[in-house]
Amino acid sequence: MSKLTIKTLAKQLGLSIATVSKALKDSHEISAETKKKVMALANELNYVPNPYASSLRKQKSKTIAVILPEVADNFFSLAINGIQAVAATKHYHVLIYLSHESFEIEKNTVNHCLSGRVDGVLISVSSETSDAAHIEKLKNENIPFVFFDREFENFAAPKVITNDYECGYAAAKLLLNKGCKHPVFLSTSKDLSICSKRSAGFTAALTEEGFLKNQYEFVIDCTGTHEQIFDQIQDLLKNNPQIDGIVASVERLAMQIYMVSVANNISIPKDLKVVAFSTLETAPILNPSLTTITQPAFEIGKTAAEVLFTMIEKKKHNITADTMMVLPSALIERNSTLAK
Amino acid sequence: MSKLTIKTLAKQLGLSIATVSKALKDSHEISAETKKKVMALANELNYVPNPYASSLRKQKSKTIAVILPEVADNFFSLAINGIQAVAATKHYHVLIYLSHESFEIEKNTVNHCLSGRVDGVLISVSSETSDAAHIEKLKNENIPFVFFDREFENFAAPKVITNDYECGYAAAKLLLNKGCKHPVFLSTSKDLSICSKRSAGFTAALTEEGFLKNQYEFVIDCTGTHEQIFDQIQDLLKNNPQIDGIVASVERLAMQIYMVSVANNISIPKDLKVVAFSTLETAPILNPSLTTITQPAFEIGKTAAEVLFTMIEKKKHNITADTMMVLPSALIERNSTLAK
DNA sequence: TTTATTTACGAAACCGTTTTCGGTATCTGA
DNA sequence: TCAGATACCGAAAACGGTTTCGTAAATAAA
Repeated sequence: MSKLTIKTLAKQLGLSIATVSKALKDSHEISAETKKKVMALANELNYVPNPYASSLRKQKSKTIAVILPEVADNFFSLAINGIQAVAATKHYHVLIYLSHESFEIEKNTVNHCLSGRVDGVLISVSSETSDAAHIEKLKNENIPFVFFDREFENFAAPKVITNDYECGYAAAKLLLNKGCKHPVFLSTSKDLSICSKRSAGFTAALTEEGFLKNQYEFVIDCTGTHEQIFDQIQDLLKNNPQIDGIVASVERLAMQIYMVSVANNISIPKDLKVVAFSTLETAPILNPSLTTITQPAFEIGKTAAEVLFTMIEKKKHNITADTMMVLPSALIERNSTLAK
Repeated sequence: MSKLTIKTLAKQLGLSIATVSKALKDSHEISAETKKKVMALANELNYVPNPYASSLRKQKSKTIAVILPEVADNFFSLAINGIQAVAATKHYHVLIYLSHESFEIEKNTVNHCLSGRVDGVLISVSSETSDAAHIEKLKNENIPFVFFDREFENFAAPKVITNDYECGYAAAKLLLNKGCKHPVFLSTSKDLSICSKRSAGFTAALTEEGFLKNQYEFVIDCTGTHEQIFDQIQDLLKNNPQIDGIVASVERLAMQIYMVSVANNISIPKDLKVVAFSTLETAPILNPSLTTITQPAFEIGKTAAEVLFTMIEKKKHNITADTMMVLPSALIERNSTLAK
């Protein structure tokens, strides 16, 4: 059975394809009866127009790309939800690309976005990317894009992020208030905007409280597979028994801290207090319940998409290159930071 | 600056567009020198072909659709990862659609897939769908598709799932072995294949052990928002204090069981033992650690994608309509089912 | 030398829409 | 009655690639 195209409809109705095309989009230059007949047949045969032909002709694809490091992280799952929510209302399609924290992959997929396949892109950069040349291309080609969560610092572009610095600061303050004498910050990558800002806030609070810069290393890098992270944290805590507080800069670090604590009989919060940047739904029912700095993940995705669509639709009015929206996170105290 | 098309390249090289097109795909009918020159210019100008023009002509899109109920569930996040992993190696693009458990939405997006936008679709049906007419259309239009996880029973199509029945059976056995006298199964939807199979296994084990069918209600439906689920579980446990074991058919039910237990001072596992179908990474560090039936989520996504691609590429050789791959889940005992 | 074959390239059709630009009828007003 | 609107519709040119087919030149076979 042959493909169902406009031509089929036209032939069956004894009309030209131009007329059918116009009738289907309710053009004013087509009579009411004709429209009705066309619509009826289209519905009956379940005609759905070929998107590629349409995109080719109209030079717009009705689809956006979402480029992100991973999807296993709860934050990104929620963000996708937010993005999808607004895309659906706009009748847009969303392509998902995973960089797996690889700069190479990210660069390639961004490059693919130059083809006209998408009308816009939402991107959360990988932890490896310290070069913005690929993003620059998007800009040059005039393809709307917006950073969400993980942005590129000192790069003028629309961004929707959370108040990372303040939260790092608040996390440090909390640990100190709860009696920590030797808190550390677990980072994942210095190149990552969220990590550097969170750790900057953390460091600021500590120096403010009289912790000398070189008394000890505040900020520790921690990366790799789950197992590698586990080992790094275990070594860290074994070699530095004085550490009594940890801020986990991302979700998966928090998980491993807990794993290490059960494996080594470290009691949280007695021996070690922990606060994590995380959107884990299970935080309240962990053992012990986990103090989190909870990012508004869904909202970040949602507003990022909204910003993108206004750029796409309005040809970037209102939105300037340095538009930055900051959605605050919430510090939720639970038992992992209980003053013992 | 005007669009960079094949025509631009052709003009600059003094060649025809046909030659350039063939050179770019390393056709044998183009000389080596010409190819080299074309490639060089293409790289220099960063030419990337318009996918829509190509798709239109070739009648294939190099993209697949993934339709799933939600992405917040850890299972689906992992599955997407698996799907993406194989799609990336095939240089395919993946469109994500969320049905939010709505049959109407699912039907519409499946319908859109008839347009030629995608070469194949992976689908995990919503909990509302009890009618397969929309899927039937895919079949009629000869568009390859495969069910993953949530399939449509008695509908002949390739499926990759897990051993739900056996796991339901094993869950019941475990609870009985641990001393439960009154275990129940928390379902979400009778229409859902995974729920009905899991509960069937559960019920089978109970009747096998002499539990009379109408002694009490084994299987309880539980649906709605997080808050509604919380209330339903709370009411259930309050009104039926004899209940001493629960099987959560999906992840989000387990979460609410824990929430209810802390809110009502119900001690797990002393008062209530719980086992959950879940891929939660935090299961080992919950309070108490949660006994789970862990589905191979990544692998399910991965093999579903692989099956789909063999259908797409080989024109469905080897794969028959009733191909069904069963990847077993793992029952991992933890403290939530400790014999008190 | 003639014929057949291969090599390297270009002209043009085609994929399925959208959109411009006319072109008939019919209708309006003077 | 006739010029000018207006309402409806169709022919044809795009959009940017791919692919078939033809052809000229070079090479091989006879």
